[in-house]
Amino acid sequence: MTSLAEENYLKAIYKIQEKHGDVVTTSALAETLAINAASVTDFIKKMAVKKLISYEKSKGVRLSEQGRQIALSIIRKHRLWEVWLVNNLGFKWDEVHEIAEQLEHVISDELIEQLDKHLGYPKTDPHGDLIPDAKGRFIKNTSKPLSECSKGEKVKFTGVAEHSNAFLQYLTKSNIKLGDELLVEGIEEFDKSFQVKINNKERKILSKEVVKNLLVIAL
Amino acid sequence: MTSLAEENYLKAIYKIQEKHGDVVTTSALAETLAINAASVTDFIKKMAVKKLISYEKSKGVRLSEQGRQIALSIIRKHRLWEVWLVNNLGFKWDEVHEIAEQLEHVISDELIEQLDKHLGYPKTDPHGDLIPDAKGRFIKNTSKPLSECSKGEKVKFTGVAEHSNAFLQYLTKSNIKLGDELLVEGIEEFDKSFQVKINNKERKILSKEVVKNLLVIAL
DNA sequence: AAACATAATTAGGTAAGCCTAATTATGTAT
DNA sequence: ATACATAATTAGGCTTACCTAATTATGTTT
Ligand SMILES: [Mn+2]
Ligand SMILES: [Mn+2]
Ligand SMILES: [Mn+2]
Ligand SMILES: [Mn+2]
Repeated sequence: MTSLAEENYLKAIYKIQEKHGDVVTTSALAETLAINAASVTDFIKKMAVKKLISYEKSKGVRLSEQGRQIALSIIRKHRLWEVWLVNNLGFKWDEVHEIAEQLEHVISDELIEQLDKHLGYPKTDPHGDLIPDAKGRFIKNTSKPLSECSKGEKVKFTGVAEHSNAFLQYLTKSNIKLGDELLVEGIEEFDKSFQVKINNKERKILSKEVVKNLLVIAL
Repeated sequence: MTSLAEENYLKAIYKIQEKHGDVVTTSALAETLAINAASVTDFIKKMAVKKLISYEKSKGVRLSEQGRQIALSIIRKHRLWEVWLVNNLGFKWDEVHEIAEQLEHVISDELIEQLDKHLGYPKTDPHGDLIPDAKGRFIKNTSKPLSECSKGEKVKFTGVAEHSNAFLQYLTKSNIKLGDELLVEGIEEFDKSFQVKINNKERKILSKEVVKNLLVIAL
């Protein structure tokens, strides 16, 4: 069995690995988990013994295949619960993460498969993140940050690269939603801000901090 | 905050108190929680300090008002989740308890109120148990065991007094469901078994062990 | 009242997960 | 090559929630 703490470590390692490449340092883990580095060192040594990760002293850790599968199953559960909370219980996309952090640890394969079915086998969660299948496989993802688009490009907003409530609430307030069509009308040389037309209607100026975190696919 | 262990102790104390009256003994608690009596003594002393229960050494414990409210909130969550699992996810009534044991500890008032609303404010769970409201109040319950009915009485099956999978599966196999109408056609003096007519159709002989655990209301 | 059985408590210990403070390793700047 | 800064580890401790074995309390027989 995998404990709550182990599940959280595995998920954190997976996410850091995804973002900053291969090897995950003790300090990076300590940072994301808000746990003292000394405690992390302790814990990862035990996880290495259980073959959930490989650990090279003073270098860092990486997930074993088994560890990766567990991490993906937690992420799958987290994202399915988020879909349920938004689609069925009426929560907003900035209200579901904390609850899903708890629900993701409920253990029952039957439950999660029934939930998946109940939701209609969604491919993405309320933030546009891909939901791995029961085997830990993702569908292909061709999205890129809006910041990498050029003038004249027309794209669809499909996800966020930043999940803070501040950012999610900014988007809600600005009336920008997943699925919206964005046309890059201009890019300001000076501050790298984007002028976009949303759904062929409103025009908006988006700062470089914003466009960096809007994930889009070409239309 | 209340820990997972505390929540489980409170729920167990509540249930024993409900069944066997006022004071709950260390051994009764140890039995239901499957925890060593010495550990229970230890733990209840700490709970008494936190005013979750009152504790008289070598006598036993009873819930404080605060403890009772927490116990009821856990029971409320447990039963609402069971309703959801059966009504929305397609589980059978003998498949939901273990999953609800986990879900009942998820912390979010918002979540449980939204769930309640989503389910249409159910008054009973899949086993006919009453669901307390957010303030810990129950609707009145006038049910009694079928064993206390007399010949000729016509009643409705509304709940079970025994929650084991064995019993639930026996009822399913016998095609006896919550809401069924039962007419007591005869009572066998020798073994206290009941002959009943179900929904004005099939006739069945039910042993005294069975009728004792079928809760019914007069029609 | 003494003996016995059973229930409850106390004493002492363990594992999981965390902490702080001290030490050591690693990489960069001088 | 040495010094310095930062990262990582080690050492020693703490709390929670459990355990076993030993002791004491309680209630029932004889
Ligand atoms: Mn989330
Ligand atoms: Mn998400
Ligand atoms: Mn149950
Ligand atoms: Mn139930």
